[in-house]
Amino acid sequence: MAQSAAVEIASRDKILEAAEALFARRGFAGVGLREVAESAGLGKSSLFHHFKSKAELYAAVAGRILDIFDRRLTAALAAGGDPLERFDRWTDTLMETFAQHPTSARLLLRSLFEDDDLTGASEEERHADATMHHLLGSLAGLLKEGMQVGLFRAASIPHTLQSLMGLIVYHFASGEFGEELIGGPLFTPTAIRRRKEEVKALLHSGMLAGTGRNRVGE
Amino acid sequence: MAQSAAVEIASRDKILEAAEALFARRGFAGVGLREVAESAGLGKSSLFHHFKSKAELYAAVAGRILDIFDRRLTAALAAGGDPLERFDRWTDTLMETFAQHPTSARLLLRSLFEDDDLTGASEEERHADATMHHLLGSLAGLLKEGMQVGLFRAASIPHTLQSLMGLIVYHFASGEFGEELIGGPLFTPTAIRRRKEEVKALLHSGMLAGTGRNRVGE
DNA sequence: GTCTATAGCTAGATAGAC
DNA sequence: GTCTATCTAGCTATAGAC
Repeated sequence: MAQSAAVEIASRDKILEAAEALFARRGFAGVGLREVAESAGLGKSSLFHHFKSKAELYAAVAGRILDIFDRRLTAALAAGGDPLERFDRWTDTLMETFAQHPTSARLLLRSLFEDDDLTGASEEERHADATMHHLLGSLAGLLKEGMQVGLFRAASIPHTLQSLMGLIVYHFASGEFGEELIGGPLFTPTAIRRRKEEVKALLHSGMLAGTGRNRVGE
Repeated sequence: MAQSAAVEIASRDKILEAAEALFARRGFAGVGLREVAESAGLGKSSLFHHFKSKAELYAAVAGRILDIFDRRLTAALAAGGDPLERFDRWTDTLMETFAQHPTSARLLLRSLFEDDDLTGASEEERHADATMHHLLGSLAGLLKEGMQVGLFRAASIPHTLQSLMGLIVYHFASGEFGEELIGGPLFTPTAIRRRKEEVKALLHSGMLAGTGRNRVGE
């Protein structure tokens, strides 16, 4: 019994990994289940034993990624420090997790655009939605706390969340376009370190030259 | 002759407009040419008289949007002022143009992710690529100038371009997700004004509270 | 320049053997 | 739990009448 459960989990994970790579690269509609099945080493019909439909498979892929991020980011916030320390650790952890899962940024960004295919009806989709809400809610709470104690400039929290999504998720989802613009890979340790520095400098100090207040590393 | 040319242009534009709305909403693979044709008031086969293939139609849609942005943004830079004034006008113009063409942000962001379907072989694709390069090149030149005269903090120009894409394009491409997060529409005049203020404040001053240096409106 | 008809193929999903 | 076979429907693209 334990063995047959283990086998099922292994097959499920193979499907999820194959589907994640393909969905990230070509989106929901651009991927056929035949291709997913072949990439996972199974016949196409076997997918329907594990997932009721293509939409549920997609939601399961997105949900698995969101679970990873939620776990990592929740841990980053729990490690303590003042709001600025926790915020910087939050952005660093987000970028490190994208580095460890290079397809995830693109899949998450794409999943925001595929509402037409994802109706929100299945359990997998509701779980993914709830995880995303928890993740953004934690960050929103941190921003609010930082503004209340006077560490962060007063700003719209939803707009700040949008800005952070754009600054971080978009960059790691930008693929060939981003690599051509940056002039090198996005996911090497050096590239990650550089993006962290650039994002931190922009978030701390903005773009304008000044007296050196809020310089990175202080 | 002039009349038949005018008729052809009218049909072409109807196709392009229908295709833009559909491609923005569901992406290259998610849209069928039958649907585009019906939405444009034509039979499916008539599309192939105007465009050799689906990929060329997609590239023509993206190219038309990029032409609009390139024209508007080039004019914004030409209006003069110091680098900071020109930069602020550039970001304002970008957001205003997204407001005037609400489907364009999503289509442009998606087009960065659909390299698999767009091989870069056709004339339309090369034109779109060249326009994008011109557009980013102009902004890069402005950033460089601003850093050289000491108005902008020294930073990686490619990373700054990526950050601006994320801050602005992502926000207006975020659709239902962004509307739920912001708690209202993204494209009303009020919402546009608010996003301009939030982006400007972040770009000028960063997120940290301080002495009031670089406050918006100064 | 638009149409009907159709070729050739692939899609998601189901039935049922093993 | 995986397979083969099959269903229905959709797809891009072409041929050729008008």
